[in-house]
Amino acid sequence: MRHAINIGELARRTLCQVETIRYYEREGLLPTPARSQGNYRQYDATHVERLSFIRHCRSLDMTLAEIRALLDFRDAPTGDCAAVSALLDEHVHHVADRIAQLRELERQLKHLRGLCASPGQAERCGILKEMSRAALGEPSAPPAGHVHGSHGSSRGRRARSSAGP
Amino acid sequence: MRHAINIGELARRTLCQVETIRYYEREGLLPTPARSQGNYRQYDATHVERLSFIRHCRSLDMTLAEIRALLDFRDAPTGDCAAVSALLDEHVHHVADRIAQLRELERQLKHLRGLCASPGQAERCGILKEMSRAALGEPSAPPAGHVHGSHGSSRGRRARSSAGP
DNA sequence: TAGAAACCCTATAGCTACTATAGAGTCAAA
DNA sequence: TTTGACTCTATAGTAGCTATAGGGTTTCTA
Repeated sequence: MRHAINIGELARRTLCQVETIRYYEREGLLPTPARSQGNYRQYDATHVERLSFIRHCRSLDMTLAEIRALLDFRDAPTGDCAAVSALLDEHVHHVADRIAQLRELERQLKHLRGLCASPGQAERCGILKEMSRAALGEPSAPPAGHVHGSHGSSRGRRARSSAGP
Repeated sequence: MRHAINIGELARRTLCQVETIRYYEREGLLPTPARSQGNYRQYDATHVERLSFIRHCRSLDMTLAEIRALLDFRDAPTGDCAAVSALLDEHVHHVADRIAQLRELERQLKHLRGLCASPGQAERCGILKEMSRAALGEPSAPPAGHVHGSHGSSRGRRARSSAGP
């Protein structure tokens, strides 16, 4: 194999964690690579490209299942790519839905925040009062849909730690 | 205990799953309730209110850690509620961040979608081509911050199954 | 040539906020 | 009495990683 690289180098080139690469392999997104005499994984340019593609899809917030579907289309280039467009359409739809949900959330949170303009004792706190009241009033329907909430997605905070200049 | 209710009734009144109630108890958000002779959990109005508060916070996309903090303030009403406002401020900030991220995401996805106006063969698909190209070009930085992506948050789809009219 | 540092391996457990299952016990009505 | 609805505990699963333990390999330096 020409220009074989180890997993660490692949990680550096794709700005992806080593553990994540092994995880993708287990999940079948990356093919099982050749091994060196010492049992090290050996990658080449095709792996760099494929993993970059995967990470790019992830940066567009696609699930691994969606990415798997896209990779299948790439791997079978004779197929009709209408499904690719459909997949993207659906994903765009999910994102738009989530934006609408978060906007409404933002509105509610700002209203709530306005109830405690001057900090005082917690027992008189308008925020806590309103949250208790509102809780008992409406049955608190959490947002539906497949778009995440306002937490998590910590990818990118530490995921860059393996990348040096 | 007056008007003691079982876990199923508490679930119905708060539109919360039974398993979720037990989970909140394990996590320390709900106090360990009294037990009947048959070892059934016995709840009263205070539990209904507290759980409703928790669910309302969850519907505002707060994490359990944030909710725990709010509950601590409620439970210690002599404290200063400035921290409550601060918590809310931070949460609003996270939500706003996530909205901005998703908007950018939406823009990119729509651009990508536009590359395959007419469905053809996957090997000529402009979407797949562009994604490979873009992947190798920029190092695919995933969105940072603590707001979730466009998937998940399936709460609300099946969470209502215990709720009757 | 020895040893240390840097790298790699597998396997397993942890994270969030639940959800689902197994296998058993309790309670009320027919 | 027996059926059915309800409840109990304990455990495992979900997504997409991340972290750890406990080892082996390769490379650099003294």
